Amino acid sequence: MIEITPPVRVRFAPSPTGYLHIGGVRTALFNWLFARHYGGQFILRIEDTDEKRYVPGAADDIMASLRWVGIEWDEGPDIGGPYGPYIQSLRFDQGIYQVYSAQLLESGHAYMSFTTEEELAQLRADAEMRGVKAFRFRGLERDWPLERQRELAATGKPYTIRLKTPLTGQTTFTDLVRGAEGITVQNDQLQDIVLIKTSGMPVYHFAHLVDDHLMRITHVLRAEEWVPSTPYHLLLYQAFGWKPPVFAHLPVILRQDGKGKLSKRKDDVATNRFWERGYLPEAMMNYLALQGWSFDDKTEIMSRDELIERFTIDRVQASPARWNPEKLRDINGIYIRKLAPEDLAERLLPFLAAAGLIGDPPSEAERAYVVRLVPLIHERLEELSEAPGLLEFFFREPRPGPDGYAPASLVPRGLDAPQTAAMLRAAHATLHDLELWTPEALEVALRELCTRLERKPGQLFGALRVAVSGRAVAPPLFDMLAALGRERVLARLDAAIAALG
RNA sequence: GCCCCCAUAGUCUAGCGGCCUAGGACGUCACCCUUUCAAGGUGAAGAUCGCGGGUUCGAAUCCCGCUGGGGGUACCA
Repeated sequence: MIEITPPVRVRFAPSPTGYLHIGGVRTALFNWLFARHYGGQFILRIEDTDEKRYVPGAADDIMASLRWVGIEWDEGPDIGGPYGPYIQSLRFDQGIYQVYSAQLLESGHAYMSFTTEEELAQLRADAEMRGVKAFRFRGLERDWPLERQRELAATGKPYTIRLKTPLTGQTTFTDLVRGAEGITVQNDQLQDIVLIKTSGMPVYHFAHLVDDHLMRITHVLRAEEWVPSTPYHLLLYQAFGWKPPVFAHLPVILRQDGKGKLSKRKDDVATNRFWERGYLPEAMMNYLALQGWSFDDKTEIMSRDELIERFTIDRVQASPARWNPEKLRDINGIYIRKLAPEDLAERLLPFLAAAGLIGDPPSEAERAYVVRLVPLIHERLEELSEAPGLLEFFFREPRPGPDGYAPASLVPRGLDAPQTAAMLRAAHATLHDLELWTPEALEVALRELCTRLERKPGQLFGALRVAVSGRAVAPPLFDMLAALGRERVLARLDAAIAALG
């Protein structure tokens, strides 16, 4: 067991190649929880060294996604900090990486490689033809004196800078998640990876490491896909003579069908899609915390503060988690039910406005009406986006007929159309004369009517529900009638009676 | 192919040598509540702890092998 000793500094370092997906948020969340738990700092750094895949605006989207779930950083591109800048392209402009690659060249831990991508591809193909099991590239320049490398470079021939990896021996690193023995890799399995591209831009392996060191990062919590490249990173730390951070590789999140890890392309996992669909950030944080981590054998619903208090690395799972939208939905429903009605109403307004049921911005009257309606659907909601569908008939008239509900759906089991019409006429009369228009008064009156007409409650209530809402499944009848108001109820009854012929 | 990691019900997960006749949750199915749908309550089905060997008085828990799954194998991160 490796002890965690404060101070602790961790970071989340996404590359702006598109929106942030759920897996990325999970990694950020674990870093953030770790930092908060140990009273350390959480740093956000943008790794935009890939000019080809750079997507303008992606960094802003990533930051918006993180803020949405409730993750804030102590140092970052937008707020600065003592170790800035926090965007790699800006650091490149300052010449930071160039200084350190020169240092490695000088010390002989790296070399200029003049093999082009095309030549390398050819070498690989040839090796495969010859039946070489595993092609491991090492440039011949690795044995050249630095002077000779420089001379060739001076002629203008493009080159990359590669790490000179040892041919023998082994490299071991410990991992907080994967046991104390650590992970060992034979050095002959490595190859001389590119550190600096021909463009002069550093590659991830190099840039992140220089930055982590300069930014005093103590713990690196990152996804499992980085395990295979960690030996290179360790070798790099050794080459610089720097103390490596403590590593913890988090389990990947697998796709719902278990076939491969979550991907932006194939799965609907863009973080910003979840706010559009009506997920609560607090529910999202709770669910994500459970992807690869657990507190005990029964506690699942935990607030932000509880998560911070309870999050420890030793309880992070080594085996992959699987994306489970059903579970997320369930947790979202739990959080929705915990909301105060006014709070829920407030969160519902944008969805109702987007559906065109209320104005944008909503008027005071609309706002008040939504507050009035919220209790009717509160515990029936698992996504906020379901609200417009559930509340639509409070804003629009349900019409019997081809464009609306089927008149036949008015007719309850055991009755025919004329009988139903008669029953609804009786209900109309009762409601018309009712003095107090409250759920309680409505219930008393309508139950009396059932007895008088010798109809089962289910028959009357069912027909009324359809007449008034246009659907067989709706919120509780008496609350619905009360919220709709007498005028609209009577008008809808008239329409239903007419439709029954 | 090669390297690395992982392995408890359909899914997530508890378990770190005896508290396990394997606990919790999602999902599924019943029943109760009930005017529908939910929510809530009760209960059920579902795991020979992937398989095979060891170690031990005793293994889901430790070791080895196999199998399966996943990750990596770029001048992407």
